Amino acid sequence: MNHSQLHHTPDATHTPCAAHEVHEIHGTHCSAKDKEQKKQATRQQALCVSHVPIFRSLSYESQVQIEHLVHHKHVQREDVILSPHDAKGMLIVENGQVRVTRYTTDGKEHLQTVLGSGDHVGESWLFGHSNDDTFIIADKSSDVCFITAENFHNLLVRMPDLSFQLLKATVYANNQLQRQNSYLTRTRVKDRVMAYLSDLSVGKENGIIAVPVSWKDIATFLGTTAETISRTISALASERRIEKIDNSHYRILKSRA
Amino acid sequence: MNHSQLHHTPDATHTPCAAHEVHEIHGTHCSAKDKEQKKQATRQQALCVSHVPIFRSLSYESQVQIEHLVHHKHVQREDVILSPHDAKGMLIVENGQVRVTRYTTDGKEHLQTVLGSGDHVGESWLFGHSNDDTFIIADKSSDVCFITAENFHNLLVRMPDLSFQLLKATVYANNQLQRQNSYLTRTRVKDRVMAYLSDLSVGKENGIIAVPVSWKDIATFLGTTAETISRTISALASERRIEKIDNSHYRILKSRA
DNA sequence: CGGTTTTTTGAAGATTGTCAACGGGAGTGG
DNA sequence: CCACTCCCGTTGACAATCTTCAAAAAACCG
Repeated sequence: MNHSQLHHTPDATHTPCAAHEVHEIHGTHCSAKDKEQKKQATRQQALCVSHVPIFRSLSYESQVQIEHLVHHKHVQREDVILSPHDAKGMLIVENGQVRVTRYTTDGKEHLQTVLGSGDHVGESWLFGHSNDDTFIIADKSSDVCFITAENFHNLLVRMPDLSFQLLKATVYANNQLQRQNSYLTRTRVKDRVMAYLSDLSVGKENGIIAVPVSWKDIATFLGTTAETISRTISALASERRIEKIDNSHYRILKSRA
Repeated sequence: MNHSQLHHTPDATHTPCAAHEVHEIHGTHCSAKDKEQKKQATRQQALCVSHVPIFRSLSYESQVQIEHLVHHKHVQREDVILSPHDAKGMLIVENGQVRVTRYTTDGKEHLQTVLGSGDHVGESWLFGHSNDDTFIIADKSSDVCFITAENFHNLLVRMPDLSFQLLKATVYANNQLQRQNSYLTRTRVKDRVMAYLSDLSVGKENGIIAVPVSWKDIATFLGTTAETISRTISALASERRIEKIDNSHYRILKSRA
């Protein structure tokens, strides 16, 4: 089953949009401003693949070659982009935002990750793994492109540097998953939430974080419920471990728990 | 923070030891018999790297080249092979078994994964990620080898096929993590355990599984405690969802929960 | 066999999920 | 601008689940 979530390569040397945000639910994605710049660039070059970190370092010829294999698609909010057992391949978010979810047998939606511009998902489908339970759904109006497993696999074999770039991205995704695991293996929800918030705050000098998605989504991400998240946040606030700024911003007061 | 767990490439075309076991805590590793064969092979060729799936498809010359960069080490049970902030690089298990663990701030050991022959860990360290909390400890008397990040990185750049092989392995590892996440995000421990056991049983025609490690380790893997695992297993047995064969073998009666 | 570790079991208390109700904010349409 | 709806977050109460601590039983290892 399943697939992989991908994000910006964390240590790419010259990605225009900063990518050192630490593992959020989000694949770290670019600021609105960056997106604007990219959008304009697209219009000029007409190369969607140039947005994508793993392709950016390839030669222009290679990029043109890849562009020919790509299927573009514009999707609206809540459109189902991919269902289990659909055609296999890799999905790339040109711009916008999509959610990768899994439905449990009791019908609940479990958020796996949210992808932003330049993020991609489906590496594992390139290697023959099947998708039994993963849906990809547009979070907002977005442009996405799709490369079939077969085509992409051929690319990988023919373009060594692409393997390296994709490896880098996959290793990064791996880190994110590892990190999520480190939250989830804590038995206390309070510990999970605190660890999650602490990680969100690394690199922000004032310790202020913007909560990226709804409580409900964070809840499924952390293996609990929205109500428990709500209560836990209150508890953390009254323990002076975090401080509420407004509805979506918090300051993290003690990183180490 | 972290590293990556690696396993056999799942769909390698000609790995001598079958590798389609689905994600256990273990990296899928070879049977004792296979290990024996490998051991002998080593003695003859003196090439440790030939054991390792990601190196096996490379030319003999490449393998010799790699072998020169490798540091070998024999370790006893409970030896600490690597601590946080040690030299970075990739660790490969030639034969034996090692455990990758993380220590929480309250001093508890959290098992991340168990690696068997041919498995490797540390891809993320090759890309500059630091290791703040991961220990690698010998589970039994083992032979391991180590390649420094710098050396390995050079290899990757010089040997395109190696990137592809490592990508394959990393994507597979990614799947394992994804899978572990899918267990952990269930709120009920019973669901986590059942999903875990079900996955262990896929591919076994009789549904009989061998529990790979102690309850305690499975407990930390699934974000709970040994006592709860014990009780949960009993409950599942009395619900006729699993059946105890002996102390380390169970038959899974209903895969779908 | 003796010593050590792991598993099982019990009981108590804490944590968490569930169900239900309420309030506020965003968006819609009049 | 207001009424309305819908969704999300909050809060309360209760039941279920889980952790913890302790102790006994079983399995493991040399």
